[in-house]
Amino acid sequence: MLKIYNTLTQKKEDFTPLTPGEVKIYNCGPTVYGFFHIGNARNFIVVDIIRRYLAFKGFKVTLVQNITDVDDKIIKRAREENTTPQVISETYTKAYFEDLAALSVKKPEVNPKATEHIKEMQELISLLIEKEAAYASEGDVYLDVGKVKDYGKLSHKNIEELQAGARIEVNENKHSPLDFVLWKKDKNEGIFWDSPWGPGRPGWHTECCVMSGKYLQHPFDIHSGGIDLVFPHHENEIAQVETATGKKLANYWVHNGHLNIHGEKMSKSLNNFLLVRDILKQYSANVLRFFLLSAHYRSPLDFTEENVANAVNGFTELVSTLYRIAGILEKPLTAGGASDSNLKEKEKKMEEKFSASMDDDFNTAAALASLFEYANDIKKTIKNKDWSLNSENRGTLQTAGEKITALFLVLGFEINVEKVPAEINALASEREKTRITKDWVKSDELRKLLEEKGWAVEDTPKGQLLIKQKYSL
RNA sequence: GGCGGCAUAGCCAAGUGGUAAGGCAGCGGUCUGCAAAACCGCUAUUCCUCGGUUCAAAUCCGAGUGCCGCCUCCA
Repeated sequence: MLKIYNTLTQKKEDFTPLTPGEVKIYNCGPTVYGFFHIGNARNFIVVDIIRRYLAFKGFKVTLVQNITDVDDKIIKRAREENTTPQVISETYTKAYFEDLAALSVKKPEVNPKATEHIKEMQELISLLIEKEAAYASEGDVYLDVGKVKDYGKLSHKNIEELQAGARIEVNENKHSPLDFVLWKKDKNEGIFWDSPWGPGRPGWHTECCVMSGKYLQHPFDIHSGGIDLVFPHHENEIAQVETATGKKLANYWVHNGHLNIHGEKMSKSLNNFLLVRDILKQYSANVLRFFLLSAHYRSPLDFTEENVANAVNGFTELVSTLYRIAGILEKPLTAGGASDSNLKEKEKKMEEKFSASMDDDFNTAAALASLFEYANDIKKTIKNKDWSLNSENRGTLQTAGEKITALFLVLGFEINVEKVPAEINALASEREKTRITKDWVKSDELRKLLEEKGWAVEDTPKGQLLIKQKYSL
């Protein structure tokens, strides 16, 4: 039984979808005012894992991830670059899709844009006004938080405390400092729409309400996002939708922890942002993903050179097992020898542990451990003197490789074990000859040359094995 | 000030009542012409501190300390 930690109840709960066999997920996507950084990537990858695992379990998954293409930050950026908000949002929407693809994140089923849902947003706002839960004030429209039932239930705050802790609001259009804006009056920012309350643009929060309702219907199963979105963004989504429709917004609220850099939160002022585009020049998508999955998604995770190097080594270890298997499978079959049923049992155990781990609130760190244990079982088996490559063992070994590859894919690792190129094979055979004539100098030269070309060569009782190196994973 | 979270070996990290997974790094060994490869073994009597509950606690309760997040845009 899959369990998911729900921010709303602060408990791990059994996951039961509203429609058997189907899961509907809404994840808060990017505001397209710049390239996204690895902290954003953590969220996208966490959601990618969730949807991949749910699909692996047999659910039909629909993921909606919005694109916020009208926003203060976009307008600001446009001013700075002396261009229009539209140019900025188009540029970075394109970049967003490119970066997602580069990270091997599966494309969401729907990527709705805020600017394409203005009419629906206005309808929602009108409905809230009709219900006297919202009010127009000097061209702005605000939600009256005092009219919202259970405001604060997601972030576990209460209105009195919020009011006590609220900073001084300079905005005199609001009745209460906690009220939040649904519609912003146009201030000549180059992007606006006509509305019953005058020209303006939507405030934050409203777009997600409209788009999740349009593509998934309220209520839907899982709403996700970064931990920092709990308040006020998700709280305010709940406030709008549940007040307007009387329906629950979503059943499970999933929030991932932040990615820090050297123990600090990433921020522009500290200038410690790492853009996905830049980091991918240094580390592969797989390595980056392995690093992110090495901790539970709700824990904070620290990006340091040491920690990422750790991930590089660990991931290499796993992948090299696949190369080892592929290399062995290339060898000629031997007749006879004992069959190995032990490995099949280990395989079953590994699959059980993998699923049990993932079922426990997507515990990827524990799931990876099951793969490591199994990889060790395989290597141990191959190494065993009594083990031979007879046809039965060959089949078991091949299946073992396929299992790992399949579970890799569930975690989003897209590994294609590369066939040893002809050039490399030629060098390896040449080296084999030098070894027969015991020309160790030449032999070591060839080994070095192979390493320079990205292939480690290993001498085993069964002949040379070629293993691809980490820097080219 | 309010709310929430976290504290497990040199590092990363799982584990929420039954006697400390896994990875990285390190050390010793086997194999090997050699090997940074592979394999075998070792590396936390103990889970921030102090109390309490229990036959039994890293796990539950209380107090304390430290770190972090949110309360304002933020994945």
